[in-house]
Amino acid sequence: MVAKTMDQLVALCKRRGFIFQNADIYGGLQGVYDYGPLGVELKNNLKNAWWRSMVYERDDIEGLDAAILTNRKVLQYSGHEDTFSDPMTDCKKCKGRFRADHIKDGKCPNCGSTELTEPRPFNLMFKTSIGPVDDGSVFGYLRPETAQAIFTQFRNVVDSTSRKLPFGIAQIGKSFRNEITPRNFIFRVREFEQAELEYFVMPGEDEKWHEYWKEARIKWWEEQGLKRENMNIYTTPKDDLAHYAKACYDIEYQFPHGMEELEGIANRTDYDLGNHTKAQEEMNLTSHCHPNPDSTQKLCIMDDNNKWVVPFVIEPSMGVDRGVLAVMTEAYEEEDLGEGNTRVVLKLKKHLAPIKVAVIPLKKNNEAIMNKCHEIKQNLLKLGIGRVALENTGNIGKAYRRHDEIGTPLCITVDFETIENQPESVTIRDRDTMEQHRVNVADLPAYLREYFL
RNA sequence: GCGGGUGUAGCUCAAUGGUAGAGCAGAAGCCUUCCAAGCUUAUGACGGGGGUUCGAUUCCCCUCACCCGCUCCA
Repeated sequence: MVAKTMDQLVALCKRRGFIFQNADIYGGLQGVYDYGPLGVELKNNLKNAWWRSMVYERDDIEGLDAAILTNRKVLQYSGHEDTFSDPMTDCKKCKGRFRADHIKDGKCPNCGSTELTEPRPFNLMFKTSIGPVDDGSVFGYLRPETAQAIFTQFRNVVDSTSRKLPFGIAQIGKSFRNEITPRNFIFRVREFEQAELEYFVMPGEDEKWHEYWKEARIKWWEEQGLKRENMNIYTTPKDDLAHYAKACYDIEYQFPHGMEELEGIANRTDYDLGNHTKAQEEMNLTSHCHPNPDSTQKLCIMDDNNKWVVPFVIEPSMGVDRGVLAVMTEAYEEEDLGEGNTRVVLKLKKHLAPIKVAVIPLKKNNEAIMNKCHEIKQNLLKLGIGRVALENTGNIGKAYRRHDEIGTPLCITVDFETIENQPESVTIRDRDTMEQHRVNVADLPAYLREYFL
């Protein structure tokens, strides 16, 4: 097997319609990509798998779909305005902070020390003016993480669902960061999608749950096809933690460009709920909250002893685009079939495959075969197993190769036997083994239901 | 943001200071065709802008995008 590279994946994504560069015809837009016909299916499948495991298969998690446009105050009190501004360098000696482009010769402008931190990227948030007059007086942000609305809607969710600790709120959606260096295809981009769970727990039980979610999330990624040996759990050192976190695990994956973060699982403590809470002094908050005269709510919940507590929160936060890249990386294989003949096959888990079944005519200019293909396709669609495609690009071998490349698990071929013999039968070919066997058309629904559901 | 590199059809690769060639893919059609590379036909490109020049894909400048390093953390 040939080593897989980012270039191979990028080429496949473009060739087959998974992912395109945004505004391609105008030269592109840095760090922005669009999902094509197959990409949107794959991404939806991955998101659905996440949603299903979080919201449907558990009894302790609710869903949410909040707005992208964000009230400035939310991001003031969350701490993002303070920590997401211009690229800054800190002087370790005099504790001064300066814009990185104002530092000359690597010396602190204040005390001359050379003990400076690396420049940190700030101003990561996209500002946007709200309302008809663009004079800069009224503005909001595109959210830099989906999490904040989960915190600000905390009371509304609790009140409408009668929740007790521990419980979680899950959300999938777009976030925006003005990254200084978008790089590595869809790995680091300016517009990206997150799937975030905020899991609220009793203070003191946070570390136990942090471990729990680390293990749960590793298991989930394995179910998406990632091999454990290609993952690494990175424990963020204390001084590298984000401003809101007490501890953080990263689930890293062996991407083509290196071992990098796929998902972060942070212990955000009571920092966020605390910061958005009014009358914080009454809440006995232990994290470093700022005074908040603007909030109208105490973001807390009653414990078993009828005492108000501000929950701690464990946050598994997954990059959806990174997930797409990871499962594609894992699935991509080039098989040597001998005599210079290679086969590119995307061995995606079947629940992730963009197209579940391809119905292929052995000979496309035979009307009886084509009619039967259409009929079978329409019948299979009713099963609700996902997208069923009618493939009519003539040559049967090419059709198989095409669907190998895009990860279609099963190909159903209608041949002369199908239309000439009774009972009607077709061949079913398996993507990974390339083996095929005959199945009666009447048995197809049961066969596929068994296979996919 | 800094340093280095790249940019010719969808992909891979040619050629040229004077009308940009091919293979593959894609489209239409032929063939009772089960694992790419059989036949026919049509289609398709010099990333964008400016300059030098009679004339620029080629030389110069700017810009955009991508790749590699510093960077990052979904």
